[in-house]
Amino acid sequence: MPELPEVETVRRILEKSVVGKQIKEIEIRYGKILKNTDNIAFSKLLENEKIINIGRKGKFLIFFFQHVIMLSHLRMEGKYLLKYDESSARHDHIIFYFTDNSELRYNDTRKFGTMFLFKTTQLEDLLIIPPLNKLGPEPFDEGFHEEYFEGKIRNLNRTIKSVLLDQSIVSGIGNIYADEILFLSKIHPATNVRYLYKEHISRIIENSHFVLNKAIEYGGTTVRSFKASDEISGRFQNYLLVHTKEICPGCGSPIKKERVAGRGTYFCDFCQKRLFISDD
DNA sequence: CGCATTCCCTGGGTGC
DNA sequence: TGCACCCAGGGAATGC
Repeated sequence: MPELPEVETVRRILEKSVVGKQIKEIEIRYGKILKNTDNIAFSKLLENEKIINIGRKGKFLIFFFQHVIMLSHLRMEGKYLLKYDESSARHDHIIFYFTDNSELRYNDTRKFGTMFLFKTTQLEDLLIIPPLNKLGPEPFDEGFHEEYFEGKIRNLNRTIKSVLLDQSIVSGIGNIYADEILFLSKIHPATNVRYLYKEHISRIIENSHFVLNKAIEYGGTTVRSFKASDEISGRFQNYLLVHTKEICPGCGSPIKKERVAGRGTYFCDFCQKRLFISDD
């Protein structure tokens, strides 16, 4: 399940492998991936276009072409394959054929991924319209500081886990890294944000930097079917402390798994105290 | 308005 | 071995 570190890993791979290539033809096998355009317009606008650069905002990949910008969200299992692979080819939904006879295949088992196409070359134009206008700062952005976070949660009556997953408050964090960040911050995921003090906010911000940086360094987390590409797998799963774990690395007690904010959530009941009495 | 639930999908796991 | 069933989840849409 690609979160910011996995998407950044994919971005770096694509930057090295497809920038400069020119599209000869596009094959669309499953058009529901395309969200603000139809098959015909998508193909027509992208044919003959050259890839200028690959960017990223939150969990979105940004493909800069000569005359258009394409956004791609991998959701749960989207991936970009650089070559045909018989074992997974039935999940190749959009195929970009390049003039040098190489290809880029968008593969997505569960078909949750989305793509958008815009007739502009300026990212600023996109930042003010959906879907990018809803994104809050990334954990690394200057704007993501204590005062910002405090202001955002001031009047909220929600769990901290749901807030970390809310892309309009902070973008790029998903289920795995939210659990890791809260474990390192020693905060129970079901804690209501109205009980958080400044020191907790600081810890969350610091640990979001630490966890995401380390995950990017190790090429992201490979879980179930997600791989960065057909050749590279992330290694961060070897460094997870709480997510999918059974024993707490801090105190040795069993890790609990419960549903918080609608997501399977892993935490240690002893190391992550639910702060300040109860929510009731 | 805000939070909770439903929906989109398929493969993997479970139980019989 | 086969088959019915349930679960995973990011984010949009819908419901209360």
